[in-house]
Amino acid sequence: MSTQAQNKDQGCHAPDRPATCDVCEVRGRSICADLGPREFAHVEKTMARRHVSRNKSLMIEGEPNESLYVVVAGSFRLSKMLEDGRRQVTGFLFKGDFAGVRSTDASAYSAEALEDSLVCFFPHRYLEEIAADAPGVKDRLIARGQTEYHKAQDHIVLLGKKTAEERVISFIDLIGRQIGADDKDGNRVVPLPMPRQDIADYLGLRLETLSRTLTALREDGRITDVSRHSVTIPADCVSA
Amino acid sequence: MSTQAQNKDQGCHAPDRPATCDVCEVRGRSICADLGPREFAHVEKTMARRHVSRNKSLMIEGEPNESLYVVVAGSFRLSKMLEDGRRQVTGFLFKGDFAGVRSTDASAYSAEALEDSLVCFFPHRYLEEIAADAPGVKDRLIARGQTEYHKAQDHIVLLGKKTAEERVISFIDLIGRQIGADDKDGNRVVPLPMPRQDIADYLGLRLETLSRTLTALREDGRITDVSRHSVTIPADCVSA
DNA sequence: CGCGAAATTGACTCTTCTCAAGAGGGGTGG
DNA sequence: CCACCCCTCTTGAGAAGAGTCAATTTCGCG
Repeated sequence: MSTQAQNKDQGCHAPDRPATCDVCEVRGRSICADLGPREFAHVEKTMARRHVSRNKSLMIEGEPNESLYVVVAGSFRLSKMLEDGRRQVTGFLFKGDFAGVRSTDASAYSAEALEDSLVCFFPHRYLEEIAADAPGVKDRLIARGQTEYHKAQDHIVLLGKKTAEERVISFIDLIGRQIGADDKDGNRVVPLPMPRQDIADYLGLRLETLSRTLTALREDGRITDVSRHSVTIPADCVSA
Repeated sequence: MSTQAQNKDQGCHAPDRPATCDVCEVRGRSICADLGPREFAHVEKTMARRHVSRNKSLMIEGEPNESLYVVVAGSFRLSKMLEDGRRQVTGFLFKGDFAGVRSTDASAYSAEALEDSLVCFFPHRYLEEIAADAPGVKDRLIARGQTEYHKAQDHIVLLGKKTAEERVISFIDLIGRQIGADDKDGNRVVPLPMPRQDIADYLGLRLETLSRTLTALREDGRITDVSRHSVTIPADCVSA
């Protein structure tokens, strides 16, 4: 059995009743930010949380999806498959990111956890009720949808026009902006929660090419401390 | 002066007062489909039409955009530039398609007319009023945004994983589904309103490679009647 | 009919892919 | 606690697909 073909429910713990929104790390970055006290009470009633273990699926390409998911902790890989098994990684989700903006009969992509993760989920049938009370919610979904679309267009430019080296640099920069942290000397430490194969499949490169390019960038001094789970961009190479 | 750096207003005729919505070809495919008679009257008051001549810009990457545009007639090329002048075509718009879903300070891409074209435009400040009366409008914007996002993901798969030949076949098929017409023998005639360079820039190929690939496909009999402005997919090669 | 832009074709180069072998690292069990 | 094993990543050598530069042909338009 292929590791791709895992049941959606394996590794997905039973939904938790939270009562934890008060301390939610992504509250304010999520649709919740638009809610007044009354609407928020509604959300707390209809929302639930779910743990997703590493390598388990939150959504599967082609299968129905009824919920909007918000990543509370951890990270996910979004991917699409060609009939012959070639896989394209179309994006990564980190804290505060959404998936499943609209209810669909066939999800356009799969979402798999890169590490043990935690999501909030809002069934769309309830989301509609929430949106009726809080019109800002739909605006936020539109805005987020546009942001995702623009990210996808940047990805298209990367794949269509950039060289291997440019792709790798762009990728490190992109991830660095999302989950990187600057150390005391101004170097940017960029965690890479995904394996090399995922990065290669995101960049449209073979993993050997990715590996060679990382080595070349390290030898040029444009990145340092290249390890399995992170790289560092030296202070003098960090872009604004 | 580069042909890219055209003023947005050159070639954009003064807005017309329409009173033509009754006979609008794309009514029913557009946001208008959600409107009741009262809301529709509102739309007719706040909406206007604009002609855009071939090669003139409807939107320019990096410049503010205040309107939602709906293509009524003609077609557009969406593109993004890299700093060094490399251009990636991110999509094409045909009758009924949208651009500028959200008001932005800096448009993420440029939109240029492939032929003399006609658009409706809805300033976002009025759109907000319309949406207040017709809640379906925002749902439609969300849905359309998702559709665009999914199209972008298909484009990402094309650029990241497909060979030159697969890209060209996918492109012809894609355009064929949107604006192709089947002749009496079941052959699909696919118009190509854009020049080869635009197709190449969409597919992430050099135009010489595109040209060679088209020739090879013609010699294989997988396409016929390859001309400047159209190709034909023989009935036995038309996919469902 | 002829001009000029667009498209095709040709010869050669180079980046990236492919296939293969080797090194590194993390986790488990003895 | 150390050793071993497996999985991931890196490195190497050769092949192939697409890119580059240049010449030629075709087509649309005046």
